[in-house]
Amino acid sequence: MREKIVLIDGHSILNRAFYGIPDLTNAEGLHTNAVYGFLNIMFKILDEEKADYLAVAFDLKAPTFRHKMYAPYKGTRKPMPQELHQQVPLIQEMLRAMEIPLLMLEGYEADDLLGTIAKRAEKEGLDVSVVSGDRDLLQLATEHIQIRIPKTKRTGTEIEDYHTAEVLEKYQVTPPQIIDLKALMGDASDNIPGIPGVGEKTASKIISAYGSIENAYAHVEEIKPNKARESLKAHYDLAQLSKELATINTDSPIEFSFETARIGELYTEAAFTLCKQLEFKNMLSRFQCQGPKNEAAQHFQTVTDFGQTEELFKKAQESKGAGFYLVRQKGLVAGCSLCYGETDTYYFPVEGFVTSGYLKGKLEELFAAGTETATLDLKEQLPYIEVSDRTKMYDLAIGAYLLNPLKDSYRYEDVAKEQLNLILPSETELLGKKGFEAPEKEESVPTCACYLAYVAWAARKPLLQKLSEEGMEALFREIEMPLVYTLYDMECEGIGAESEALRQYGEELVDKIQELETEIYTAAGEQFNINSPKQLGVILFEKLKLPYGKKTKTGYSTAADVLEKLAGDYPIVTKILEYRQLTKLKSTYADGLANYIGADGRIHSTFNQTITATGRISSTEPNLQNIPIRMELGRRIRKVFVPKEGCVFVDADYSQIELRVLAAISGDETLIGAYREAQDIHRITASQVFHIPFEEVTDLQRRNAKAVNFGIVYGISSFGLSQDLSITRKEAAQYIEKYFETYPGIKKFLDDTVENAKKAGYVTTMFGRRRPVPELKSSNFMQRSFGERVAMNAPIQGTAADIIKIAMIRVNDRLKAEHLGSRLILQIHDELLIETLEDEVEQVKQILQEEMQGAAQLSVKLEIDMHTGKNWYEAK
DNA sequence: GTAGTCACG
DNA sequence: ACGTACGTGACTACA
Repeated sequence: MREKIVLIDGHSILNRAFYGIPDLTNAEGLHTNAVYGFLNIMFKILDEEKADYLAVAFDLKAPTFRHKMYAPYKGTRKPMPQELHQQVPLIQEMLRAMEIPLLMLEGYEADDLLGTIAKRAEKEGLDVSVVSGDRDLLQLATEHIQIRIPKTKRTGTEIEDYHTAEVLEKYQVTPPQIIDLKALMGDASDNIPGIPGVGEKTASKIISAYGSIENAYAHVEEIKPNKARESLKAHYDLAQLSKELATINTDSPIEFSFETARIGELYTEAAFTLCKQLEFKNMLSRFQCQGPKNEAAQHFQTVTDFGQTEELFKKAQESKGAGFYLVRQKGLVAGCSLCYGETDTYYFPVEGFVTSGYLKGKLEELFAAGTETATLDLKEQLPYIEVSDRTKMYDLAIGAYLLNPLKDSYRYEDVAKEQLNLILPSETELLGKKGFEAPEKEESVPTCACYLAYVAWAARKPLLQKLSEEGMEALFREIEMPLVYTLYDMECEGIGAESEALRQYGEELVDKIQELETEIYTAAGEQFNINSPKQLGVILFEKLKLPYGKKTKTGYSTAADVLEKLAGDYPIVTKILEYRQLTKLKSTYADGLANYIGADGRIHSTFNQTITATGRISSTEPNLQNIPIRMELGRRIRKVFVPKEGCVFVDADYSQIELRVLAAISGDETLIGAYREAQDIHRITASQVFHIPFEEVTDLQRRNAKAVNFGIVYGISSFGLSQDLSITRKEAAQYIEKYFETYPGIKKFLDDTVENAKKAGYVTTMFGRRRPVPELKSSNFMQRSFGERVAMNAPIQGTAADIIKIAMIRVNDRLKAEHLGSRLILQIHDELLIETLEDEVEQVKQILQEEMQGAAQLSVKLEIDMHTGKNWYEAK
């Protein structure tokens, strides 16, 4: 059995991965997509080849012998965008961590080193795989040297393999003749000149006929076409130079011993740590070891003794404060962890005298004593504990979210990494997929619970410090922490939903859907799955030959905006649009919502506080923030949402809160003035922008002005506006220009905001909330433009989010403080819904008016619209 | 698990 | 020249 060596062309594969995989960034803002893709390709190859040796070659910056031969030579390194450049040291560090040798030699390119080692290995009797994205390497192919070219596709990585035979088959030349081919054709990326007027086809013909440029030159008079003949005559010396440049040096003076390249334990602790830092979560499964053991875990103790438990809680109370975490299983408390001081961390399982009620009592004593306490995911623990002094309680997941709202997770291992520089095993790693609810390893429950309490307590100080440095302490203490309890209250209340009415509504839809389905099949001439964009695209744009508009990555776009343009001319398209609308209502709303109606006849959604980049909350399982309203048919769903006996709904929504916020923070006097003098802001905008009297503004002008107002809030671009209004980009640009002439303060604000964001790397809201905008540094135009729009939008959307959060807290608190039976049950970004006792309607309206309007003092008045009704449909 | 689509502010 | 409006979540198809 021959031994095998895999040689990887480092830069080439890194490049492939970079361009083949969408941008990825870890919490520190490091770009990681190329490293991730590189490792995936490397692991794939190692998994399928039972290789014995592995090495990776890289170019160095220094000029090579080719530059001495030919000054304009660029070498294989193309100018790299900084996002890629940044990743070169990362992959090298990772490879070193895996104890894989890096081949680098001043004056030589990676190709030369790969060629050299490949030949040496072949001579030693090894099989060789050279992995590269660069076809130049094909010249090395032999019986025993295989060139492997990975292609990153959407579906995964596919690899093209070349031994001598495959090169012959594909290029009709032998591997060494690949050099001659390149010498004739040239190579723009390397600045290898080639000879003018000869492209790939001609070069291939000439070399397969004559074998080499030297022999071709010897028979130059026979060469056709004429252009190629004359060119070769005139530039033969150039071709010879090109040949030399294109020839891989297989005799480079690189020191290399096969033993250092023998594949050992790749999954080392160091590599594990790096994978964690780069957030390559699904790569961690390759690592057998659980990573480095950290100091903290050595002090974890499980305590079941009653007396000792008493003692430890007493000590916690006497100390400066404590971290805790309640472990729940099947809706019951299964145990509790506690951490105080530097390292004291305990887990108390519910057992014997230590009952869940006892633990609840001990924690509440701790809170009542005024002890500073910290945890993660407080809202999820509130069903089991009452917090008497809310000012002493910190949810660090929320704190971590404020420091960087762009992350997708704020679990303890994330907080530990960020705040404590500690790499910890995650809950999933310790307990399996289901976590505490159904732990795969029962013995890890105490460890995991201890980590939670430990991280909460240890990270509290640095986290508060950072929040304070970044001006977000008040936001944290006065808005986000109090909001936890408000959201918890809302979740507990839920909203009444009539399942029978919902079922009936669904029934109605079914009939109409079936009718449409039949009509669509008839029009199409066959049955197909209308819900499949792929099948639908084929029917519409291939079978029926409708003119297609946009294309997606995978085929024709069948999105509503595309179909709407065709609806006038093709009845089938109208039917499809209607079918889509109805099936959406049926699946997501009629059937979807029915699954969430609880035994109490109410739907209890979850409100997430750490999801959005801008500071809004989100709603899940089900999402109650996207219940239909724009179309009448959909809107009717709102009739199934009803208040309980003796109640009505009072719904209050801010009137154009985002535009008012923009007016206020930009300080634009004209827009502020407009809000002072008129109710209809879009009409007055039209009047001011188009210089016409208020009364003479046409509906079209008002509509356009409204679209521009929206556009401004979204981070205006002429393209976006033109799409929305179905006008040309030029016209859209003119609208925007006129708008900015009318409101120069807005323009200045937006320009300044983007400029500051580019310097600082983030934008802020009126209340200090931050949103980092790393896209502004991107070398990609698209990304950068996105960053600019985000920088314009986030302060506006975010400030509005801050304001309604303040209003929610105050409304909720007042309802309780004034001993009312009415309850806040929903927030939909600029709207609050109160389930109101019939005889409290006036009082509730008063509270909403005062607290929503008074939530912030802006130079523009905040106004709200209110409606009451016996269901949500009527209350809007 | 990702892509496409569509519901909301 | 590049190719888009900002922010979400749920459902279906399909690899």
